Amino acid sequence: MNKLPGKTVERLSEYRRTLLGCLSEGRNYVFSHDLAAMLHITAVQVRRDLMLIGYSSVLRKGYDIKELIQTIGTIIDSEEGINVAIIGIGNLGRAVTAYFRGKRSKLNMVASFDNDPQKVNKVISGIKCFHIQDMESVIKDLNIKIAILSVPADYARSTCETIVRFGIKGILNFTTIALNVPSGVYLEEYDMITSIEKVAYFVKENRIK
Amino acid sequence: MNKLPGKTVERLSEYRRTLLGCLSEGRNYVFSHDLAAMLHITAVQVRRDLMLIGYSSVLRKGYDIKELIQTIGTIIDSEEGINVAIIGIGNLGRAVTAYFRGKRSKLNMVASFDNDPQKVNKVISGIKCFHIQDMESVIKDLNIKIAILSVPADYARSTCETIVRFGIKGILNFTTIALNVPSGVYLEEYDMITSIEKVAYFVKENRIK
DNA sequence: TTAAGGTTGTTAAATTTATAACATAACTCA
DNA sequence: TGAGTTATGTTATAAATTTAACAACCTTAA
Repeated sequence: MNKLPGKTVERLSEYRRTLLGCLSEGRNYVFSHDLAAMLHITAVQVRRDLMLIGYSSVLRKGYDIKELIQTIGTIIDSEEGINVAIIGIGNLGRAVTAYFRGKRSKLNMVASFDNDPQKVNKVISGIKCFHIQDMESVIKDLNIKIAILSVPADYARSTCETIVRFGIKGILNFTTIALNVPSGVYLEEYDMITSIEKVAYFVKENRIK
Repeated sequence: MNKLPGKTVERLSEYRRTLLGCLSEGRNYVFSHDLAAMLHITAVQVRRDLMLIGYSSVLRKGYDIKELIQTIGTIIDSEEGINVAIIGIGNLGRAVTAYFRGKRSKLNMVASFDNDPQKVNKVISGIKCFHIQDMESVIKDLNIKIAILSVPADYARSTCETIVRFGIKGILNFTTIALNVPSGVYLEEYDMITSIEKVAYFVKENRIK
């Protein structure tokens, strides 16, 4: 399978979550335009994404939800599962774990790291917190491949370098610092302030016209 | 000024924040390629964005940082400032306020809302928390135009409808529910789980090849 | 059974976004 | 001063992403 467009991957994740919701409501089939409506996108978008992952339904009575969920899984999950850690277990870190809670998936949140002695060696939001200094051994012992970075801005760059050295292959960066990583490591950045300023800009523009 | 591309608006926000950092380090001028390097993008990207907002520096010794910060402000800020509220002041809500703290800007975080009696009427992370039931009067009295939505998924849709009715013009949605809003209201969605699953996908793909 | 309707998969076109190319003009240093 | 260097603004090109168009084919209803 060729590497999919980033946007398609994002939507696949959303499709799956939406489909799981449908399933829990007792539905078994869903039309492309239904799924699209639930996500406020177009049916063409849905069909095109499914085409890209090679999924097609023989019948024209909608997609078999269970089957589609399973197919999406084979595309975006890795078979063995991937272990994830949160670095910096402040409010944001805890918020992320809350989103994870209850979702059984191939992504296992297995550790958090902090340098606050109040937190180290405690279980926070259901996850054991280790000291930042112990990252090397914990990352290796627990085979952690993905890190969610929610440390104070001043620590962002050095922490990033460190964890890459320890074998982290994917980073979701919530700090306001732009990071860079060697090739072979995937970096996704998200900046809340930017999002809010963007909203503010378009609110302003709407008002003017 | 024509409406700018969304991506350009995002970068302008990032430019400004980076430039403020430069300023605090005592720098006064910055080349397009310097700014680009700090954000790990290309110099062309920077120059093109500045072209779109009509900014140009006469001299070739870099951009005047103060001037550029000011110019970006005239583009993405609204003169009078905009008032913002957080709806649902759990871990995520507190994380957002932490990002805001200390940044003086045209965006004023003026209220939070929750339905937990433990929180209502208290000052949380420096912001007064009101009861969800009082949204109508508070939104109107405090002239709140933007809402950051971080309520439990089950409440997302109804809360969205409500606040739009009360005059909210921009929403940053952190819930995992896709919302829809009438035209005239700007909606920006961000889904953490999707981001993490995206990272996981590209980590998997990198490993295979 | 067959025609009508509706859903799908896929190619083609349009739009959005990023990158390259390059002429212009300030700066440098002899 | 003036040739060479370098940074800039802008047009042109390419890449990514979304939307449209449409033929194929299942379903349904008479």
